[in-house]
Amino acid sequence: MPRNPVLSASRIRTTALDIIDRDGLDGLSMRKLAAELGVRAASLYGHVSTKDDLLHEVAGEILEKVDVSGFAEGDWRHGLTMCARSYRAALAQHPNIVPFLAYGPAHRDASLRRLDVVHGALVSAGWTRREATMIAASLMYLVFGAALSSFSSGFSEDQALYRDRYPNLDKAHLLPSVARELDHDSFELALGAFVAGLAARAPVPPAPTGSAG
Amino acid sequence: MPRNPVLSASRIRTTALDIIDRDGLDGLSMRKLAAELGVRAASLYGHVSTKDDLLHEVAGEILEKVDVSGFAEGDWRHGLTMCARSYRAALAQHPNIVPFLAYGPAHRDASLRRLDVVHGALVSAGWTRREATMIAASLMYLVFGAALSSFSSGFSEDQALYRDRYPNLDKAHLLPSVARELDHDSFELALGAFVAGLAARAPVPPAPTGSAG
DNA sequence: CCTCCTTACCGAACGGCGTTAGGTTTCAAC
DNA sequence: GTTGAAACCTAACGCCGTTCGGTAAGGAGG
Repeated sequence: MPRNPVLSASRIRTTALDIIDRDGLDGLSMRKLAAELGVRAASLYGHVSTKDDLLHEVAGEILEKVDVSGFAEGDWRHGLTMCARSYRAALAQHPNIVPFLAYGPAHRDASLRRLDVVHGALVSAGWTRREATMIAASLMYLVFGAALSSFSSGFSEDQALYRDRYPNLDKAHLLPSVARELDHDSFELALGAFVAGLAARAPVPPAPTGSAG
Repeated sequence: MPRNPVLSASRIRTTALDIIDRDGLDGLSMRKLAAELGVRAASLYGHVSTKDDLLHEVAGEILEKVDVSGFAEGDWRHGLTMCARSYRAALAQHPNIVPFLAYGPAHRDASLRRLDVVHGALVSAGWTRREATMIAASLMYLVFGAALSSFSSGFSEDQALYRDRYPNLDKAHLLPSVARELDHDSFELALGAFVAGLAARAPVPPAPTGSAG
């Protein structure tokens, strides 16, 4: 090596994600990223092929944290719930990159591997393949919708702004200070209601151990 | 007027949305938009204050088409379902702008007015204000998630690409040719299951006309 | 008719963007 | 001591959103 390299692919990814978390997706530029790394923009291209590629790598790193092991225990309701929670938790840690993550989830390996597990588990539980696909899709809707259109970054601190125009919304629980908790509870409500509604039309379980009628 | 104006705010909005629909959100630039209108970029700024502002106007126009009149009939389940379908339909017509729409739904007047109606109807139906807020949020999750992470623009036409790597996903119904229908059915499944699951924990209805016990 | 003034568009430019081509420095290996 | 490649650099290209100062058109007032 000429001198100890200042850059590495992983340090670039980490710093890029830091900037995204701090300044938003639009706040990330190759020049700013380079500056933050003590380097000029051109130097990044020795480690990263493209900005878009860098974003995909960062995205992949985030998605790797999604845990679908909840399906191993055999109960699809539990698996679905755990997977959704894990997915949302992973996205909620980096809300600014969610719009990028959401575009074409089926193009990312980390996403497809997890989808594969979910799909397989649902089919094993007795759902048809088409149903399994639709359930997995529905779960994505919930998770990405919750991560994206979250209330946390929605409402103004100034309650009076809403009071006059939207009579039904003049409520203290719209304040950002409690919005985070509200987001969490809303997601749990949506997830719980969805899984319960799904269970009501569930297929006969394939009786994994005994044959209790 | 000097001569018949070539530009108007509404023509700019329409053309902008056309470009977004055709070339994506990143495909819209002020220069391209101007060219499409037979004009140079600088001329746009006599009618539009900013590109971001233009996008918000376009967003508002789309959201105006969301119909919440389904709540007028008194049954919150019906209202919720109709509203969600209308919302999704409005977004599905312009999928490329959804990432922009999704960011901060609570900052847009058209969005807040509809949210106000939904919230009021749910409270009238006996839900607490906090529950009403969470239900409305959940509905947003579903709608935006469905519009954003839709399968339609997800999978490759080449089935063989998936066959080896994701054994459970080697299914014909992942083909884009049927993905549109799959998206629709998945949304209906998610919506139906959610509303059904919600109904299972519904409050006692306030008996609007008679008092049948 | 001529002048004036507003309207509506245009040319040119600013700073910033992603990206590339072609240098320059540093250090290990022969 | 020379070679050579790795790691970073400067400079530039063509885009972007946006602004400033101009310029042509046509109605209003004399």
